[in-house]
Amino acid sequence: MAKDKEFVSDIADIHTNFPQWYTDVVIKTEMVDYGPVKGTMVIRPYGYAVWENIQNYLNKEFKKQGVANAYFPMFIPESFLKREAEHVEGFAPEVAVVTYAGGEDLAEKLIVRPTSETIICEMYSKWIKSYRDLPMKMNQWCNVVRWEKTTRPFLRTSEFLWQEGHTVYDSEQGADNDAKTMMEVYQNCLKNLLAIPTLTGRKTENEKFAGAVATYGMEAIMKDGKCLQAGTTHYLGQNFAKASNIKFLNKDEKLEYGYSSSWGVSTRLIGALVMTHGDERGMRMPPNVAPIQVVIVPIASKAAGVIDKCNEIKTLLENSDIRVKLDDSNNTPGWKFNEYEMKGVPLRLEIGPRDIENGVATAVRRDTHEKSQLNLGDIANLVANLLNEIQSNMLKQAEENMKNAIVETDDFNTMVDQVNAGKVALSYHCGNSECESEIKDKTTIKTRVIHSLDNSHKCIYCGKPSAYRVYFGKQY
RNA sequence: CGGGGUGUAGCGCAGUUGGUAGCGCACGUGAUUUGGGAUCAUGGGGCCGGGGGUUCGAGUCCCUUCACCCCGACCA
Repeated sequence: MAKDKEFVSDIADIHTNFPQWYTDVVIKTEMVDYGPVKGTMVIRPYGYAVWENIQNYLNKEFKKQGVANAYFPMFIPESFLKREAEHVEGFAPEVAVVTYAGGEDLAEKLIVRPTSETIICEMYSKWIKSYRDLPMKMNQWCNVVRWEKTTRPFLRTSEFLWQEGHTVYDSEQGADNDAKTMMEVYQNCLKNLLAIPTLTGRKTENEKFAGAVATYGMEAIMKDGKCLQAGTTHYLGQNFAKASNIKFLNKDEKLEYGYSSSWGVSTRLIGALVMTHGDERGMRMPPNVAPIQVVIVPIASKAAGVIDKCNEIKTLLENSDIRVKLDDSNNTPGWKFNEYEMKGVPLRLEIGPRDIENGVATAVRRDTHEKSQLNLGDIANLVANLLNEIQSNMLKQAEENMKNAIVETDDFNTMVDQVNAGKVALSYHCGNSECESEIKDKTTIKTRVIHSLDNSHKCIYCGKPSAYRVYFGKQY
């Protein structure tokens, strides 16, 4: 108890210093460490396993959508980036550029990709000749580099891992629908796998991707009320097709520019996971994405039969496709309890002489700290059921947190006060770009995503007729 | 990029007026332990962030540079 408190203070207090708490948790759980170059991170096995689970989920979903994985080079000729005016303007400040290689200055500078629209479209323009080639849908898992001034592990790093899907259609509707469909895929991934509820919708003109016609965003609300853009999909119209000369012969035998879309989620999702579910003891992993779903802690491990029984249970669970770790190290049980709670393992099984005598394992849930005795005769089913319950309970808790964080208001000052107090405001706005910029300049509060089109009210700031209801919030 | 802070063992820190480096945890070995961060014994580990200066002598004083953290502004 006294020692327990001492341990908890090992990570910063989640209620009074959320940012420090976050950094402590991602480092101490061994998900990540700092790289030697500013703003870079090393994703350690425990963090990478989370990423692999996200990849496995999304790869299945992408394939259902007819998207194939491919890989494109990380070096992009500088001239490519300049082909789309808005795009280069948006990314120029944060690109890393290679000017020297092979012992000499390069004739043309090479951009280290901050995103791959330009190079992928360049290749697509070679491959797309006819409407019969469309839609063309590819995805790549890769790293990208954006030289950010302020960095934080997973949330914003100079280099990060992501997937970027790029599709070309023969119609505006096809490409726009693709962007909308992929947003649903993402939203389901967060909900079903990561137990993170999100607000989704179109981004305002001010907030859309550099070079896009429309950007759809997915916002997760963190425990401190700040928003995190968890993923975006873009309808790019013919902007990039024109820039890269993607032309196809349509059914009427006329040459037409293609309509493209792109979409991505990144290792930022791991940060979202931490800031959505963590608590004063550290991380809480939703079972579906947890690298370790069950940890078995032997009690009095040298007593006759204990380790054997632990191994037996481990095998039973593994045969039911449960990710399980048996910690038979020399550390004391108390140390292990705290260690795996910090790491967020959803379920702990304690197995000692007393349990074996009674034919049970003592189970402790990470989400509720609830203790129960599970009959060893049916252990795999009982554990699977508990894991399901934990998953849905964590989603429920996160949904409640999100609901509680949203305030509907038509009053500007109330909106500002509420957002500054850690809420997300749902308000009416005129849709005017300058009006939105003024709000941002004045308050640093930005729009997140559009909730719904609605012209029945007045703009919260300028008083002109509303165009839509939109979420306002502070962001990571 | 502005404001503030910190760099000494893997981590957390101490180091007095300048005198050549210490504590706790962690780690290695052996034993005893095990139901909420064990105990004893014993051992290894340091270019005091980097560079330059002052000095007989610098972890300590001065200059400079780099990195990281926090609070803003900008972006996934």
